[in-house]
Amino acid sequence: MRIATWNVNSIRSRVDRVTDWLVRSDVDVLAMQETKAREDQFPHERFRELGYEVAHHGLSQWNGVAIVSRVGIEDVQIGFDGMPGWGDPVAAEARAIGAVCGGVRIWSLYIPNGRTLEDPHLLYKLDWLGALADAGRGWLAAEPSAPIALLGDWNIAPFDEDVWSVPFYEGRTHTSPRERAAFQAVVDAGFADVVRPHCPGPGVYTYWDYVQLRFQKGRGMRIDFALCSPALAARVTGAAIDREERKGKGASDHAPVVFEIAD
DNA sequence: ATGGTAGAAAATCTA
Repeated sequence: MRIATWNVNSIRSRVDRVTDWLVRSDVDVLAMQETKAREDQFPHERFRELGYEVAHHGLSQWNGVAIVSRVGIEDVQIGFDGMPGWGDPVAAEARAIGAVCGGVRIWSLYIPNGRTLEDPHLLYKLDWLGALADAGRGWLAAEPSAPIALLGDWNIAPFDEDVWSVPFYEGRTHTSPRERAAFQAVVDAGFADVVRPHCPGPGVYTYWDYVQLRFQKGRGMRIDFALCSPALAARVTGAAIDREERKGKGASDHAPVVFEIAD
């Protein structure tokens, strides 16, 4: 089974590109982030006509997460227990959706950006990841052999080799010790990065800012990850980051990340 | 060259 995660940065502006890629890449399950669409705006039919079932959660023009699958979608969950909210009044955002696809519990996650190191949004980001680590630890405590995949845009570069320039990110989000510790806490809860062993750095990225020809200059970040529970990680046979999909007009600023598991 | 890119939606906000 082939599973992928991709921050599509607006599904409505990119549905042709996403569906073309999905078919061409022979992917069975795709977790998307930043659909930037309410439920009624999501192009469900474009996926259904290709044989994919859709589970989407979107509340406004911001955030939005989805899972599309051609191996079934069961037990859809919006958000996870303990997931923090944001805003005034504080409310849950559309940043997490889960479903069981082909026997695997898939989560499509859009971790808060953090904005700046002084912004309250950074504390939201850290809280959100802490709650995710707690939830994940709980799932594995209840069922140690559960096949679970935490897929998404984590908005954190865990290691120095994951950014094009360490000095550039000093004093900015995505590389700070607190963010890296929050990411590591999810790993320590029992979820391993299954892509890195197949796609070792340095210089291997999943995101390139649109500005200043960052992609053309090779100036990216690795911030999109597939973290798998022990039972699922043991089944992974390969992985790839499709940087070709970042090329050309109309590309998302993120590349799709794909991994394959033995049935 | 006094900005930088893209997408949402409706004047800025988010990334």
